[in-house]
Amino acid sequence: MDTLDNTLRPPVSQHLSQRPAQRSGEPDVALREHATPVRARRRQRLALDHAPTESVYVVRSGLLGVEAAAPGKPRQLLELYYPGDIIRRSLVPDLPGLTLTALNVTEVWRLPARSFDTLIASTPEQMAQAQRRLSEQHARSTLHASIIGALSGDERFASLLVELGLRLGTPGVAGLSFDVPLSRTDIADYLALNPDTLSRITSRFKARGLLQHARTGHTVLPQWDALLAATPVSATLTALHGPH
Amino acid sequence: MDTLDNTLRPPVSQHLSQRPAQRSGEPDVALREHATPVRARRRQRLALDHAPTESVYVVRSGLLGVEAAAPGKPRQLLELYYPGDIIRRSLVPDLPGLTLTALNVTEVWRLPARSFDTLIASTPEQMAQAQRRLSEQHARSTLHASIIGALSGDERFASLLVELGLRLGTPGVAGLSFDVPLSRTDIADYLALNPDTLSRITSRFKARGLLQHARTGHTVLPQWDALLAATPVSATLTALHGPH
DNA sequence: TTCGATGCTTGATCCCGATCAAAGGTTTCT
DNA sequence: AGAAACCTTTGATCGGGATCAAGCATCGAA
Repeated sequence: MDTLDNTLRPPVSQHLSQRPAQRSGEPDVALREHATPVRARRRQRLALDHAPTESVYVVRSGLLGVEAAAPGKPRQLLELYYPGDIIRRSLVPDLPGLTLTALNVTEVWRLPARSFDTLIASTPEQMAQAQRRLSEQHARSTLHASIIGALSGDERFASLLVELGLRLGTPGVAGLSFDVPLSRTDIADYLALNPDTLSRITSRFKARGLLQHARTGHTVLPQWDALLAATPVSATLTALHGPH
Repeated sequence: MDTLDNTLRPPVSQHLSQRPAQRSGEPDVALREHATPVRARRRQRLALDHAPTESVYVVRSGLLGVEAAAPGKPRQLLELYYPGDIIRRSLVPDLPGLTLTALNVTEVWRLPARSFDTLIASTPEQMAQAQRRLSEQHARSTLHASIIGALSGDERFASLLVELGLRLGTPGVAGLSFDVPLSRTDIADYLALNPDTLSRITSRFKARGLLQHARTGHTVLPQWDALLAATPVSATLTALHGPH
């Protein structure tokens, strides 16, 4: 299980790094015309209103998350949103302290839910594409529940590294590398661990050679295969987060 | 927190017990014409194929669940499906040992995903209804992740009791009562607890007067308010599982 | 009725991750 | 630059739930 082979299989093709916001080239010109581009900096909140004034956000770049914080409970990061994802209030349960937050510098398109729905319904392709995307997000949500519910701390962290590697990684000589869009607290809240425990896990991974911090906020994964072996859901993650 | 008041507030109106499969009266005649009614007994599996032969199931009565069982990991019940819910492979991640199982006697409508998609697209109302339903299921999935990730064993169990009470309960003199559609093992797997621990929690709830087992498989919740107070997400559960 | 299989309960023990505490390190604001 | 606030690491200790094991109840089959 602790196979320390140094086989450096570039796991994702080069195009992933310069991947456009939408993964397949589909016509979102209609959306763009009716949407307001919104730029958000790290920690900035976006309104997540209910039906009458409901907005739909389509992520263009960066990373966002929905968080909940019940009084007396640790903050929870419930879901992560990547470029192409669709965010709206009706997809999220009505938890105490619910907010939509930009986790790093992001750009989104915002439009009223009404407009979004009618625009999407105007062409079958757009409809099909939106449904595909929403299905994928549903599957990701369920996978996350599975990870939280069944895996150990180490496995959860490995799962996140695989996810981020697939989404953001660029292959290099030292391994797959990327800028981490989440703070350590964010990661802990997403994995349902506390920051102290996460810090220990991180140190363990560094000692095992699965992880390096080049500069601050920049992570290198030198042994992709060993990382995949460190989580029971690597295949599922690859299917959901890998190139389509 | 342990308010042992015996106020017996009938939490759900009478119609809930004899509630039809779809909660609001909408026209699913079109679906019914193209679907094959399928009856399943407890523990029976239903095919959950990928795209070319993908089926869509619409739950008519009973309770189903999607389960995963990675080798070396305990079985997990990832999601519960109630009457009106839509089940299809693309909504679920590709986890090892994935199966769709009837948890008690159920009836579903099965139809090819293709047919379902075109049927749904034929009228705006059906489209809107399906989207509403899928959004709700997404929200429930996220809520489940939140429960698994942030709550204690007692709170998780209380949450499930509230959910089942809202879905299946009929008010009576002794309190809200219903036949439990899940085995103890099912419940443990759904709440990410092990059966031993669940048994202890159950005993504790009985001792606190929150729970009674009238006959086998029949549960009475004598103190609805106290039960609601036992989970931080009671409001969220009521919003998602209560009468619409 | 007896047998076997399965599932539920309860006790004893263990372990992973939480919690508490203290000591650096970073970022941000003035 | 200096100070304050926040974040990260690491050690020591604690606790909730897992695990193991034994006893008991339930159920179906012959």
